[in-house]
Amino acid sequence: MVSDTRNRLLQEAEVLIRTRGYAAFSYADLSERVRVRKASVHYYFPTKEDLIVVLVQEYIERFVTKLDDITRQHAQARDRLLAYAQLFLDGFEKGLLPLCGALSAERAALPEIMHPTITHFFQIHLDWLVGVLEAGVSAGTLHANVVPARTAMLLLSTLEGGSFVGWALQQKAPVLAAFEAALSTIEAAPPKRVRRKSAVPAKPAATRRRKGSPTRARRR
Amino acid sequence: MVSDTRNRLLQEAEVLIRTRGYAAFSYADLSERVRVRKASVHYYFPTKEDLIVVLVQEYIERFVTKLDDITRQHAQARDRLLAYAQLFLDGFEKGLLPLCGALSAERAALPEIMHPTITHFFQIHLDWLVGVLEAGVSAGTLHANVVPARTAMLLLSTLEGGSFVGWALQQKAPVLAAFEAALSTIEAAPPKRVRRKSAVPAKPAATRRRKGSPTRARRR
DNA sequence: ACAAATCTACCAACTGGTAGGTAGATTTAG
DNA sequence: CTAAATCTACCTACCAGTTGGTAGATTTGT
Repeated sequence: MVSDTRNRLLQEAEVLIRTRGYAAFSYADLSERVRVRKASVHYYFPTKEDLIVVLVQEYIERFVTKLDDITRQHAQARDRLLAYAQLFLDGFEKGLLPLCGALSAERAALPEIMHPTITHFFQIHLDWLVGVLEAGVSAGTLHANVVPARTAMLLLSTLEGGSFVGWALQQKAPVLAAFEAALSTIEAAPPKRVRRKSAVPAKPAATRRRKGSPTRARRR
Repeated sequence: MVSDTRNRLLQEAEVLIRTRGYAAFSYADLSERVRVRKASVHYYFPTKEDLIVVLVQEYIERFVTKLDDITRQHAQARDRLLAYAQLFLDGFEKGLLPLCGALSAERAALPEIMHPTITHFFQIHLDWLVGVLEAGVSAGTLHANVVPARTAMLLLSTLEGGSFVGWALQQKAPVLAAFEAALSTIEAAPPKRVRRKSAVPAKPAATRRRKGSPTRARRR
């Protein structure tokens, strides 16, 4: 078994990038956190550019694997999308911004070779979402009038944006709130919706026809 | 007639922050762009912290004015929201990320006194949106079942997120695409074609409604 | 023994920041 | 009115600390 220094460096660097940003962390920070000397960081990643290139490269590989897992483990579009959203929430609850968003924010301060990588990263998100949405429409679990390309953009944007808004407000509500609102607009009428515990409705709020009207999706 | 150096410094600093980020620009960069010596930058803004505090402070003031203008110039919720979205698009077309989003991304690398300011900045967005949405619901131009707080979050998130996605992909489509998709789900059905999509939120269903009776009655 | 991993000890360039000077406009005092 | 004093808006020349990065010695594991 060899040293795990390289992995710990990548791990800590990822945390730093996803909290402070690429420009705002130094090899000195990194060496301090991993408790090796600065020169040892250069041993694994000769330049800072090397570091971020490898970091993002490996991150994307892991991310693609996660997307594959989701596709394999969930059959319904809704479940896949919720699992996808959970990826963002997982990061958020660890106090981390989405890597792709963090990189996008700093785009102009990043080494230029990163630019196509960032584009590619977002495209992976969008392509996967489009695939899920198309499958959902075909299967009839999503509204027939959902336009996959546009909806993929909406879902990705709400999660990215929600992460930044939640990060600024220091509360996690925005991350999923926006996404769920978006999701609810694209679902075909469900046979029955899982209800969450509502806030003790003293009066029967039943006078309001709940969830009824959207059921009549037209023309399926 | 006095020197406009101070304003030019603020202006260039804003561009730098909204493209590269706070950590990634230096007084040397700024002095070069404005073509004064570094010491002159310190003359107006003794420390970098002073600079960003003043910059964001003044930005927020201008931003609030813009929101007021929109409220005054547009009566319909839809028009107000489109004008609001246009603010993001205007920045985007100048190659600038939303300031609030850029600051959020770097939150941990910013002087701590900025943290409440950033929160406040986002709250201004949300409060204004909630006001517009409530008015729209009361006036009947928005779906009666729109939950202003949640929808405000959705709209803000899509614009922030759309800006970052568009920035990464270097195309403006995402900025408005996501927002328009969100907007279309909250508009009241036009008199003729009833094409109601579900906008029913999953969570809070209970505490709605009697807020509507006073406001909603006043339909003029 | 030897290669991988880590170290000490540097470096030039850059960072935010300071000290002190100066030309010219503006205010004040005789 | 005018001369002294003050102020504004810059400047040159520094500074200590940090940045990413390098050379080369030493330790470690097999």
